Amino acid sequence: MEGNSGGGVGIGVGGGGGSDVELMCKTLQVEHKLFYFDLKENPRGRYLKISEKTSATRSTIIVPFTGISWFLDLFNYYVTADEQDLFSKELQLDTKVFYFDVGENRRGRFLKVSEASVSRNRSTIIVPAGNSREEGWAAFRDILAEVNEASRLFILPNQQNPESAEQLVGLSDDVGAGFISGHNSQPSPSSDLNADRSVELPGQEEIGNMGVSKVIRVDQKKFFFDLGSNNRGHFLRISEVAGSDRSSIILPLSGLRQFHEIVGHFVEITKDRLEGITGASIRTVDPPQR
DNA sequence: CCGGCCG
Repeated sequence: MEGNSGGGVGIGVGGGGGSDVELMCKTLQVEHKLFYFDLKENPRGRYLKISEKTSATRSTIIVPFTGISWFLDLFNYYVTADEQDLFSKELQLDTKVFYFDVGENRRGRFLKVSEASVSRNRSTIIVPAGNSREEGWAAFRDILAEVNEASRLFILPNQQNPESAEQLVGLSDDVGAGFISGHNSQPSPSSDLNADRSVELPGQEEIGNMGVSKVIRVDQKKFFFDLGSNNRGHFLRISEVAGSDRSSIILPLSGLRQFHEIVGHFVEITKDRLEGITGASIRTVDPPQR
């Protein structure tokens, strides 16, 4: 597979797929498998193509743009959950269903991710948990996090079309939303957890400044998220502003992943209190008897 | 190097 002539962060050159633009590509090796992550864009929108390649087989799943953050959350769940809590999950996106199932054989533990869609055969990738401490799943999650982060930075002023603008809004909403609990469909009447949540998109100045500032409003408070750096390194500053009071925490980027995991944990354990969002849902599948 | 996936 050396044929990447010209070292292309390419503009979808030629390939029979049509005019899809490749925004980002990553590879990950887990044991003897090679996974390709390709963030692509065509006039219909963006998607993430994940391919599993072994010496003998190759299979691919296509994740719609709005599903990337859900994939990240789900992989984070499988990485961080206790072993006895590794339930199967189903991720329902607009037209597709992704099934996540944990299996184990003499080679070790693995996560099977199947994509089922009308009009196409089911395709599956299998991600080994890894030799020690689920490093395979964690590495997979880390790539998803990179793709997820990068995907929003790729939205530049000169690329804004109606579709991508909608997607960015949806992405921002996803940041504040939680899993939908499959068995609890009753909406909570007082949704104070996300009342009045709003996300302001970065303006031109912030985009020029790497497009990495965000503001959310929750009840009477505003929270500012800004990337910064000093001679000690890079950090994320989260400022809380209520009235005239402001306080900040400075989080070194080396701790951002842990921060994300912990927030995800609390999202998970409070999910029954979060309003549902439309278009995507995750539900836990009852495990087989054992 | 494995090896899962049951179409």
